[in-house]
Amino acid sequence: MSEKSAQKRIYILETARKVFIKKGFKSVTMKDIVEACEISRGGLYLYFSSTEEIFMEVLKMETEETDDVFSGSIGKNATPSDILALFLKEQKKELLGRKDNLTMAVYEFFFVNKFPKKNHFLKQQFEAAVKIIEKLIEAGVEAGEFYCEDPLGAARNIMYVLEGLKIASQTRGIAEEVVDREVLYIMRGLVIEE
Amino acid sequence: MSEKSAQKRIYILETARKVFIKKGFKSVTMKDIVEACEISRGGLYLYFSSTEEIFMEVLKMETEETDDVFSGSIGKNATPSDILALFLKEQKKELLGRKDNLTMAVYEFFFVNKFPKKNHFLKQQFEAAVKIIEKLIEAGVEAGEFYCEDPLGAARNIMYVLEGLKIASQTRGIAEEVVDREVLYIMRGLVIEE
Amino acid sequence: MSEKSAQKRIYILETARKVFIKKGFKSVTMKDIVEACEISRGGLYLYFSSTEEIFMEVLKMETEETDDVFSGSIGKNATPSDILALFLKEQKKELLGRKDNLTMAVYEFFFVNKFPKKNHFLKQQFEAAVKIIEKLIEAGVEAGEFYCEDPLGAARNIMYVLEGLKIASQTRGIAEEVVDREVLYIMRGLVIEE
Amino acid sequence: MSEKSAQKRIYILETARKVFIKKGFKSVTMKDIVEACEISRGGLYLYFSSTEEIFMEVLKMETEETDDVFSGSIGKNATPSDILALFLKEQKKELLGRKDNLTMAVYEFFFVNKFPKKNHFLKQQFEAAVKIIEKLIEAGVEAGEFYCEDPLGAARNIMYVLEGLKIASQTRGIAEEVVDREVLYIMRGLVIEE
DNA sequence: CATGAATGAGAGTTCATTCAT
DNA sequence: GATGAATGAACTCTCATTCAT
Repeated sequence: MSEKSAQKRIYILETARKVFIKKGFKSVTMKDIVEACEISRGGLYLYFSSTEEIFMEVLKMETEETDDVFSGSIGKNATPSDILALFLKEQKKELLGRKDNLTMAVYEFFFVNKFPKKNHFLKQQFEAAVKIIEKLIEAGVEAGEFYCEDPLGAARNIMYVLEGLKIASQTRGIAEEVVDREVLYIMRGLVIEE
Repeated sequence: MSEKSAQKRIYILETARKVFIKKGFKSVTMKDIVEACEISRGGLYLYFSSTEEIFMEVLKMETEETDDVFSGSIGKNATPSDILALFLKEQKKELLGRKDNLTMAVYEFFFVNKFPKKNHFLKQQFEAAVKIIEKLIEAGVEAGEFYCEDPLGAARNIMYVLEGLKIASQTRGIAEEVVDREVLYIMRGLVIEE
Repeated sequence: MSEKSAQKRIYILETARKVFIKKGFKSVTMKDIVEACEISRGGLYLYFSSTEEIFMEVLKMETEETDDVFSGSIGKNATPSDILALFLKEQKKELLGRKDNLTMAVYEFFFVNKFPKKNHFLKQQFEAAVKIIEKLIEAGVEAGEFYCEDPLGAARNIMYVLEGLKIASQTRGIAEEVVDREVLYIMRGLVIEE
Repeated sequence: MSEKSAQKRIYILETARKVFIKKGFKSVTMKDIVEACEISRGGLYLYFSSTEEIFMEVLKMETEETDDVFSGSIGKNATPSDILALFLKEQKKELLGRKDNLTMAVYEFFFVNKFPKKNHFLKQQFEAAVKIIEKLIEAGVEAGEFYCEDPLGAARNIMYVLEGLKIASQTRGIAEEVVDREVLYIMRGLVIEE
């Protein structure tokens, strides 16, 4: 039983996730989720009791799954510059697939639900990414690939630009060239020209 | 009569603006606005017939008022570097006053209302700002204040960072130091050190 | 002043009449009439205070105008059979112009407003028409044109058929042939064949 | 479950029917029906979503039930004249029970809802009844009970008179004598006097 | 556990009616 | 007289939430 209901729980979260991707957070109703899951109205309440709760669980799943964005896709002999390029390529894919991510739902959710500033989920995600990029740049500098006087500053700059592109993509749509242009601008600021 | 009702119209828009600032776009109901304005249910419909309509009007007012952000506040003998610094200071003020702007409402609004990509309101605003900053940087270069090989790229980078900071501010809150840090990073990339 | 307002009164009634023709009685609102008349909301209330009142006045006008259906259009030497034929032709015209009469509005009105049975407006109209047709038939019998043992019964039968055709026309629409067929059937029952 | 809700459905339709009989079609609101049924506001929407829909379903029930007006109530050895008399008696009962039928609601409904003329519900009902009466008259003629040169015409005449009486009954009310008089007139025109 | 019927609160919208100008 | 802004009642419809089965 516990096994079965655990699976149903996952099923609901995965289905709800699609709904949040499509409609953001605020406009999603319990009814929307019930209908998408094709379960009974009362049934949903056995597992969750509000869209907030469901969304937080969806987010939890999301985080667990995506933790290893970097670690997974890197070949043995990749240079820091390769890795950064790969990361940016990954980001680009997400940016352009406007309809396939939770971005806007997440923003909406954290706009309504004023969480404690310290240890904020979004903050932690952001800081973690910054840290990784920073290390990457430092490694690049050491390897003689990059020139950068302020790796932390550069890392932050990159992340804010990505966040700016993200919201732009969600609210006005952006063309591939636009992303390429920004990625190029970033890389040019780092890579040592010969 | 027309005079009075024009004033009431403005009054409604200003009051509604506050509601949008507080609650974003999606969760605002006609009832919210009616109550904020302290007018009758039917009364509001005399002027507007949906939150969409009201929001677009609020936006129109907003745009008209803020058109001259630059022109208004610049002294005669300001150098490009001064003007840019002033602009960034202005942006900082907006970023930190999380509660006093429509940012999130605008994002929500344009997330639901899929407008034509060409001539998109947000795109136009963005492009316009980019253009101004570009000119500014070019002027700075000519004046020997700035060093920049790609003024357009730099301008875009600045705007995306600002947009990233904006959404960060709305969804997790940001400290003053964070903004300062980014502004500094931007300026350091431009200004010629002696 | 009184002159002017009398004219406005007439104007309102005539305009309202068109509205009743189009929408029946029940679904007509004060707003509908105000808009059709292009006068102010409050203005209408200076003259009338409900759709009931307006409708009754419209009906009064109607009756005054149409009293002389018979008297007006009859030539000197018309035989009873001619007159009856003319009357039926007139009725046919009205029946087919489904959109141009108050029939349905009248029915709706008298369905809601339960008037005293005696001296009922519709009853009086009906009885009056019956009487005229009866006289006509009697005259036709005397003139050797018609054969009829029960002129009153025949007159009533004619009127009920006409009423049946009227409601049929309003609710399902009827073709010209249908009316012709019924008129023919009636005339054949009366006229002496040679 | 389905059993229970099917019963509730019927219950709603029967209750709504009474409301339509009382108020016609146009003035009936969902609220009226909710209150008559003593169910919750939202409850009704589980079954039907507009008065139109409810009315059409009521009409459907009505038709199914009344299909066998003739077949049911006829004894083995009834003559055509008996059957016609029975039919007219039945109609008389309906005509006089002004409060107990949907007549006016049906007229209102089909006045607002302009249906395709071909295959119109009211037309079909009318034509069907005409056909039956025609057959009856033909049978009567063959049996030597009736004299009639145009059975179809006579049948139509009867039906239009009945329709005229119906609307008269709904809008001004008619006395029993009036109906009797018309029935008598009709029968006298058919039956062969000895 | 699961279902889905049922409830009632609440948002949207329209109009009759009033009233200050 | 005439206007039209303003009000509030009434209706439509949707959903979160509960509960008997």
